[in-house]
Amino acid sequence: MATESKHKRPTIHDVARTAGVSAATVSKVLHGSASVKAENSLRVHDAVQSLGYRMDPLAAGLRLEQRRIIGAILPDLQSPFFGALATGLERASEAAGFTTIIASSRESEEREADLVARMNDWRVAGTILAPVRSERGMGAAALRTLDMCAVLVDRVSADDRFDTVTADNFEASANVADFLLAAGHRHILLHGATRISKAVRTRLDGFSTRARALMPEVQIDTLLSDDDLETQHRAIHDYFDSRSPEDRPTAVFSLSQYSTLLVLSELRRHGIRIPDHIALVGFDDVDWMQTAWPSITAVAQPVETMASRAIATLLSRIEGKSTGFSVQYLETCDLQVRQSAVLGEKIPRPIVRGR
Amino acid sequence: MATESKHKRPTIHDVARTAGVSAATVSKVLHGSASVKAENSLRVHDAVQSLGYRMDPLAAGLRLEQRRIIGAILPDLQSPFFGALATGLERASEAAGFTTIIASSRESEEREADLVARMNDWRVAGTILAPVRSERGMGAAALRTLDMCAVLVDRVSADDRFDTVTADNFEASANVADFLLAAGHRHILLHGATRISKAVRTRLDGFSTRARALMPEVQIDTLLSDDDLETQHRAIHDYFDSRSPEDRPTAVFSLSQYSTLLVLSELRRHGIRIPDHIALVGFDDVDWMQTAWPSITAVAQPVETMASRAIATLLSRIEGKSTGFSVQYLETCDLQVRQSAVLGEKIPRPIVRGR
DNA sequence: CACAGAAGGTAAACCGATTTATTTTCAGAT
DNA sequence: ATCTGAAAATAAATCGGTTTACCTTCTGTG
Repeated sequence: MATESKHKRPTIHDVARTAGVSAATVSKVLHGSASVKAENSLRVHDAVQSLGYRMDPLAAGLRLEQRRIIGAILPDLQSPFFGALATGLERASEAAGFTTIIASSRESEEREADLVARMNDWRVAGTILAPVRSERGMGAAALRTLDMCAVLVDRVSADDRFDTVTADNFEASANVADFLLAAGHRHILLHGATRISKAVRTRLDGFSTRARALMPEVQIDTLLSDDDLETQHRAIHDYFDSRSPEDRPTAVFSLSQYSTLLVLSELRRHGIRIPDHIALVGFDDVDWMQTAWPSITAVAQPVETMASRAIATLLSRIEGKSTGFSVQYLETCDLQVRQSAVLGEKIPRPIVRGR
Repeated sequence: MATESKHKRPTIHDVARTAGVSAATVSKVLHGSASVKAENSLRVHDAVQSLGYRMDPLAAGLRLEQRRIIGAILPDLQSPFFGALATGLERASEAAGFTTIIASSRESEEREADLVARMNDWRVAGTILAPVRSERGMGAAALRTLDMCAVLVDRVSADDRFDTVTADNFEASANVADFLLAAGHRHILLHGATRISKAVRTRLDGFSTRARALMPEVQIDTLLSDDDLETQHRAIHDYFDSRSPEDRPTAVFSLSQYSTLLVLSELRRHGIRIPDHIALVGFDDVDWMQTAWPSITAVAQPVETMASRAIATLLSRIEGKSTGFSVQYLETCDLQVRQSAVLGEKIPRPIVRGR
């Protein structure tokens, strides 16, 4: 157990003294250097055991150019997506022997830039940045200025300086277009809310491009707003209020989780039933969507994959074994078809008996 | 801007050289010591400006017994509650000039204990621990053994060694009992799922105690399970399947967010309508609950308050200005009454927010 | 047997700050 | 002009490791 009663943590010198060798030797043993006699190695290990020695990771990093730390800056920690991403990043970098420092920019660009500088102060080996806005935001600019090693995630498109990892928003949205057009929809509303980020724009673009290519006469309405909650509610309200039932879209594609929630709420207020009157597909899948009534069709992003990819990419940059060119990874999404976009009982569901 | 082209971060010695003073003087200036001539102070500030100097927080902490870091260990980062808690903790400790290191134990006690040891390696000034299980878990034990400064949050009751901060689970649940009994319910199901933690037990206890005190003849069924998803679904299914409609409870109080989701799903599968056939109240309020149909009545925990309280308590411990006794803070919750627990149209039907 | 070369070990420098102990400066009193 | 004590400045020690440069031993070979 070796429970020292008072705060005196044993240092590497204590271990050295106990083992009867020098601190340098202890350091070698602990790092698995070959040039140590088996006997001494053993004595060091014994000393470590009996003293309960643990290395101070900060002191250890002091002399090095960079420390075994990876910084992660995310726009928020409350949404399930970034929560899951944080967990994934932590797991992956820990597996590689790095400590992760997670910080939230709370959707503020200033804070984002400040956090980048702070990560630099900590001399992190590398940074994962999920920008508030895009690869042209203040955080990425700070990364560039400070010449830091980083990977950009989620709300970005290709960048010539940093590797990027995103869900394949374009393709996934194009697939939603395929799906909705095949289901016979010819008038579709695209809705984006709260934060019109790079990702949202790409989704919009992916859907429109494919839909127009497939069927030029399709009518696509677009409703984007970056305002406060009340304004957004009203925007949707006005949209539906201002048109007769025949002139209404038969499907909505909401471009983010939050947007889905908003649309759902407003459709209900108008008494427009899903999926009878209108179909709903959302981007980003969350646990409540499969339990909701009706359950919500949604594009699921491969968060875990994105996290591992981001860390792997960052690590290979850190170790310098990458090409000079930056790479853009697009991870494939999965469309979870559920009741909200299916008429009749085409999809077998245990949850029957509507009202 | 002072953009040095190459990686050479300026050190305090560079600043000293530029300003023509010693490193010790620079350190004094930067810490606002009085005994520095105004002129030198100015030159130092100029040098800091022109070199773009930023202190290395790790090197700065090396000499001190403890560093200006606060560690936070949470059971998961994906749930909205802990996500919000993480954000709040980060904000509060940052305001006090501490860096926060957030780590997730991923519901594993072993990992929790390991993370505590790791926080100790980092020589954090203090630790916020939301245990996987309770104050008797492995994490708390490790904190005790290492004689660390810590505050326990959320899944705990009183402890004689550490201060604790929790929502007032007992009182909030008692209020739910008041509410449901007043609404005429005499047969109520209490459901807990996934992780039967300290908090869940307290909620159970709070409800039962109050309900029995108020009305001894009330029938309270309890369904708790800690198993995998499939088993839990089946447990609820069997419960409802095994009893005739007259023998069914008229209300369900689900003791956690996840439990609410499960119950909701199973009730729908059985065609039991909310709130006509059965009322539903959940513990823990999440954004989808106010948009769901019907919207879900839920106990909202004051996450932000809990976070600030936890940090404030920890800081006063760190600065040693606390009594020798440990304190238990119970934060008041708020019952958000919505459609799922209201018969008729007592609650205005459209989902209006703000206004 | 002498000697080159490898293997094993260590003292000391170093990382970037803070803090202590000491020295220098300078104003005011004698 | 000299002395005193406070104020200001600094050299050096320190924190806990890593790394370098150098010193001892061995080992094997000509």
